[in-house]
Amino acid sequence: MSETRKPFPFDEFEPKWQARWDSEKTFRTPNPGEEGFDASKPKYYVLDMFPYPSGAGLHVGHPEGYTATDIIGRYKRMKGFNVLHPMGYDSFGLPAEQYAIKTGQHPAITTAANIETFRRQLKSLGFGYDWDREIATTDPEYVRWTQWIFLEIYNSYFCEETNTARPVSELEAKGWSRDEIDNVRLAFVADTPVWWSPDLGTVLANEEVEEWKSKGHTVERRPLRQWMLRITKYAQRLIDELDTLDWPEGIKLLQKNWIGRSEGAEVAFSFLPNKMVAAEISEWKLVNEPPGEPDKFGELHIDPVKVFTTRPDTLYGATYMVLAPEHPMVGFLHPNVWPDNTPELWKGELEPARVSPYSAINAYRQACAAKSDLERGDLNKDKSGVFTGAFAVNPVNGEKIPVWIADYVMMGYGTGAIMAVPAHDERDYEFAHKYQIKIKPVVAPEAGDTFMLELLGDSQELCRDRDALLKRYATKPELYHDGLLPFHGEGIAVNSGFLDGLPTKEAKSKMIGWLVENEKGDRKIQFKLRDWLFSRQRYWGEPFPIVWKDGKHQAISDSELPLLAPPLEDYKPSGSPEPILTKATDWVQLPDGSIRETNTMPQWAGSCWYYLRYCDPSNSDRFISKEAEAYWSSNTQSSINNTQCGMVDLYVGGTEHAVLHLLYARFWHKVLFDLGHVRTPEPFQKLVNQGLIMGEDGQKMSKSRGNVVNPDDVVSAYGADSLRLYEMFMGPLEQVKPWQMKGVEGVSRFLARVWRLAVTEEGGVSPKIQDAPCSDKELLRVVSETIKKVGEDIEKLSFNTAISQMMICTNAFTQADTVPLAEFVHFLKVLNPFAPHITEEIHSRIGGEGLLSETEWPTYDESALIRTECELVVQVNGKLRDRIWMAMDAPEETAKELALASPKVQEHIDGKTMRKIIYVPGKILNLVAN
RNA sequence: GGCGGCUUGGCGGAAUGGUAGACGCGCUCGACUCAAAAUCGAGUUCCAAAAGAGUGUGGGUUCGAGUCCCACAGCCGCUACCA
Repeated sequence: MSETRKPFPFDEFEPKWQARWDSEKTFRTPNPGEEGFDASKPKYYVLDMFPYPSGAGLHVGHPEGYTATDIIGRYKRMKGFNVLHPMGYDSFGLPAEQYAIKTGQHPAITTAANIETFRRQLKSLGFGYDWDREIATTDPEYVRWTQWIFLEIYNSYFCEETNTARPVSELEAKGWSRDEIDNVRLAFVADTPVWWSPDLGTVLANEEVEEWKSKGHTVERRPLRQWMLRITKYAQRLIDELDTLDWPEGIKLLQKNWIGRSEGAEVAFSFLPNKMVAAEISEWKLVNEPPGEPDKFGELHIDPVKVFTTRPDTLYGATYMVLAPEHPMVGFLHPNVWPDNTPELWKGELEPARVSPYSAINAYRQACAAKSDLERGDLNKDKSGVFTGAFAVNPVNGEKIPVWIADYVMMGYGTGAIMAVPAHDERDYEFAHKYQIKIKPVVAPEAGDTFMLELLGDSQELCRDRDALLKRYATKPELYHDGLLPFHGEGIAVNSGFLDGLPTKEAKSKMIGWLVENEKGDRKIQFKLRDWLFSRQRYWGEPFPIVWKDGKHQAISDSELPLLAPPLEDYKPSGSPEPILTKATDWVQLPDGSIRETNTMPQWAGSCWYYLRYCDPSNSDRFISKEAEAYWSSNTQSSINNTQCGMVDLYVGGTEHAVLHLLYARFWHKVLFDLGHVRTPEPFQKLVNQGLIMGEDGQKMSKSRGNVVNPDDVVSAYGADSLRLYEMFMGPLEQVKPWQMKGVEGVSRFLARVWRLAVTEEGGVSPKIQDAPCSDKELLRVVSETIKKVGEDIEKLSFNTAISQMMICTNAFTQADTVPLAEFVHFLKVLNPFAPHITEEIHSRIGGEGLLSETEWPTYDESALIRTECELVVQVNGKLRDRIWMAMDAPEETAKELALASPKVQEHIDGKTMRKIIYVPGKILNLVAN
């Protein structure tokens, strides 16, 4: 390939300016108390989601968000803010460790090399970061404070009275025992079913499972002892405080749905005592671990099982009960011959064949255990389950209802048991339909529903005659397919005893009242959010600052931090769930007989608080000094209310972190807030998600499709400024948009036009640039307009329209006979945040002194914007008929006269009567006639 | 299935309820050149043009709707038996 001639010598001046910004620390931001700190400046904290430094280097998605924040940061600096705009690396992670296993290189070495590449690439794009604040989550000094924060969490409990975290030392003072305290810590150990990958040698978070499976790794479910963080205690606050954040509504909703609050009731169902004969008892014992012995009469009394429901008003319609296959109570239940006290209701309705033998129950449980959640989900069209033979009692009406186990009920949500109301729940309906279980409508939709009207007959039948209803229903199975059943909406309670006639809302609260009164249940708020599985078994993560002594965990002292993982020869997973660090026997075993915790923290740990560390990155006494925390938390503006909520003014990153990272970071921040370490209740006031950049073919960029654009290639062909400008010109920041190499050429041409305005072929100053006052009013107006609009557009993050305005301005300069120097410099300043290199270069070539990056944002004269004449659009009945030049502030009478004088207008109003005239000065005159 | 987003020329995209298509790409023509590239200038929603039509579809509100309201369709993303 021949050397292509470059329209301007970006390859020479871009590295030059980058070197200068670097050596002069142009974008260094002093902290309070440091040299150069100006307390009169307001702070502005603009943050990027820091990258995981993969071996592949930057992709074009990175510079999209990074350029946006860089423009904001540079603009705010020019507007007189003390701008914090840092960058770092989320450098722990499984891929680095996998790579280490493959190559035999220590992950620290490969990670350092990757960071080196990222830093070079970031610098080649001219981002104005304060490089003195650069951090990596793997730095020992960073690890130290990650571990310190973990210990703060470990040493806290959640106080229900104050709804905040508090130190466990308070409980010690109250005389709580060691075990009692361990039960309430925000960081605790639990046996829990987790995703375990034998060949990766670690457990995986739910959301990681798919990814690693697709790479060919095996993943299985097994119960393991794990560290958990009690994020569920913060569920309500994590929902409520979203309201004060300037986040996209969609992201707020995603978080709300993830946390998944539902209101309802917990209802206790007791079981019929079953009599067992000796033979049954021994058979039952073979397959279960009985919690107790049947009494001397052979009766086993089973504790009541609680279910959660959002529809307590449908309790009368609960015709069976389902336990999750993993439900601990399943082991307590046992199929039986008919209980002696089988109510008349059930006699003859259940065939003996439908009563499952023990073996069937266990086979079913084992089959479910082998299935992953995903597989269960895939099969969700075909419900399955087995009848246990046991019966529970519907607490509200005393009816005996059969107890089934089925995998459509999940152990992980609610109590792992449900009351099934087939008439008003699709899943229950489907199941009941398949297994011929009774369906009993108890909610009538509002008037107008054909099914219900039909069932109601003379409008009273349903309530009085249940059997008639059921018979009638049995003859009409097609009603389900008509979408009439199950009816899961709100309506009027029927066939429900004391609830009859009440609308759903009132029925709910009346039923809850009844449950409370009769001690059968209680109001309950249930969340989908589960406690955060916080431990991993791999090597490349922060070790827990915990040791075990006599079977109890305890924190190591702060002075021992950072606790670093020892070097290992071999990170290869053993295939057993033992953490890799277990291999470092010397490290694990302490002289006093205690042993170190060998789990490590997940990658999220480091990213949970990095925005805090940026504020005071080299502090060795605290994770962030009080002063730095106070200053960088100040003055955040909320557009929603006047209370300041978040610390970071603007946070830009991809939607992939909409839930996990952003939820985890909010959780840690709130704990730190409760403990008095930070003063804002939230970390990120304003959040913006950049849209995905697709390949030129409109598909997601991927190696296998071969449509990946490497930013390095774009920089070498067109320069960093062109890449920056193009990524901002593609379209709205938040939108998904396809890459077009032709578009890069377009913005490159624009920059070349700017270049040629001021610089001659030989490199001298163009004679067109004249250091004289601007006599061209129209040109002055365009420049002023540009200063105004670009500033406004930057504030709105509407970069594409800002660039378009600068193109208009450039075209105006090009067309003008001379370019007044002062106006041109204004233009350069406006363009500078977008294309910092070329503007610095031109500025210095035309004799500008100092760095353009350090100048102030230009101002403009309002009067220059005022237009005296305008083109008034004349419409007849809303359709454009003519345009008339006239004075901007002409009175309606004048406008009307001029309009009526137009032949084009006359043509359309001829013979019609004028009904109305709408006049918007400077814009439009609409003549309504007929 | 649920939730969210999107739908405007050949393409990326502009439009406080007030001239639809700014700006850019592409294309056409012209200038410069021996020639090409680059550059500069003119043009470019559709229809040969006048008239007219036109922002996914169908309704509505309004003097006036891409924009607001109702219904529907298509595409994209997330989530998924959450009781």
